Amino acid sequence: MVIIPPMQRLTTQRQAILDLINTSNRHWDAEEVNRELSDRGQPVGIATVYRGLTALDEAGLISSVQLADRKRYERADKSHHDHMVCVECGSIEEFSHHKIEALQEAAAQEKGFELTGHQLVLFGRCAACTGVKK
Amino acid sequence: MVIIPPMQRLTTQRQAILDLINTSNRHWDAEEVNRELSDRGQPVGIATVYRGLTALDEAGLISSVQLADRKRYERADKSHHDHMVCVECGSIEEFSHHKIEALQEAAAQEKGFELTGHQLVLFGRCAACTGVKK
DNA sequence: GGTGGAATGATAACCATTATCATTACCACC
DNA sequence: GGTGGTAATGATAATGGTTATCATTCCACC
Repeated sequence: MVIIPPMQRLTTQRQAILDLINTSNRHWDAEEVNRELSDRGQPVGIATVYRGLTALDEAGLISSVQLADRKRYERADKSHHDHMVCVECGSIEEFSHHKIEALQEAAAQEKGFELTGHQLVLFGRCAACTGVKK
Repeated sequence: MVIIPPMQRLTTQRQAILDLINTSNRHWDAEEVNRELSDRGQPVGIATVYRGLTALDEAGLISSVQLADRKRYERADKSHHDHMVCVECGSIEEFSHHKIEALQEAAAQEKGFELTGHQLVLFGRCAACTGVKK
């Protein structure tokens, strides 16, 4: 239902968003991008940030993950991976397992499903948090 | 941050919610439960539905999946499974693959992660929708 | 240098969910 | 069977992330 017009121009604002994400290893949500760009002296309106993120994602220039409440964005120039989220501190780690991917494809075929994407998130306690557990 | 008090009483309203979900194979969201119970002549306030669903889920009497925007609930008396969502018609199919589960555990251990849960959703086109594709 | 479509940004609206709070239901115990 | 305390209800307001609106600005191209 949501209409996402294809990106026609890589404007200054979108370039700023793209640079921010490309030069970091973090997972950003819209609000964080908005605040960080303000801090860096090139403020971009929150609505523009949302549209920019969606457009850049659509264009394949960045990639996204839906994590619980908010959607987060990260660099696209890495190999495919999934995410582990620490339920204690909220940190996000990445992992990839080609066998899991292959099995997903198999499971889909079994059901006559034409797979277009997937989302796998593991929840748990990260190494740091299990270490300092009281 | 969200405080979920343990369920102390299985009230009439919660019993109604539980019965509705237990006697169906569907995945319900709060609004649907609210509407269906109204239609059946035993209306339950929307806030109560939300609280009831959360409490029943906490108590393990039903189970839940976070699908994109809304959270959905289903019977708990089945073996563990994950979900495939048709991006065309929205239908939800279930599948399970014990090897995928095992590999998830392996991936977590590799990172020193203490796994507490996971969520795997496959997106694609279901058999029916690929069949009638124009 | 004018014109039309794309993008911006401030702000309002949306929508699923949660909080508030007065009222009601239920339980334990006298 | 009354009574006090706690849980649950339900109408409604509030929250919070995201999207829509719309006047304005930007940019490519004739």
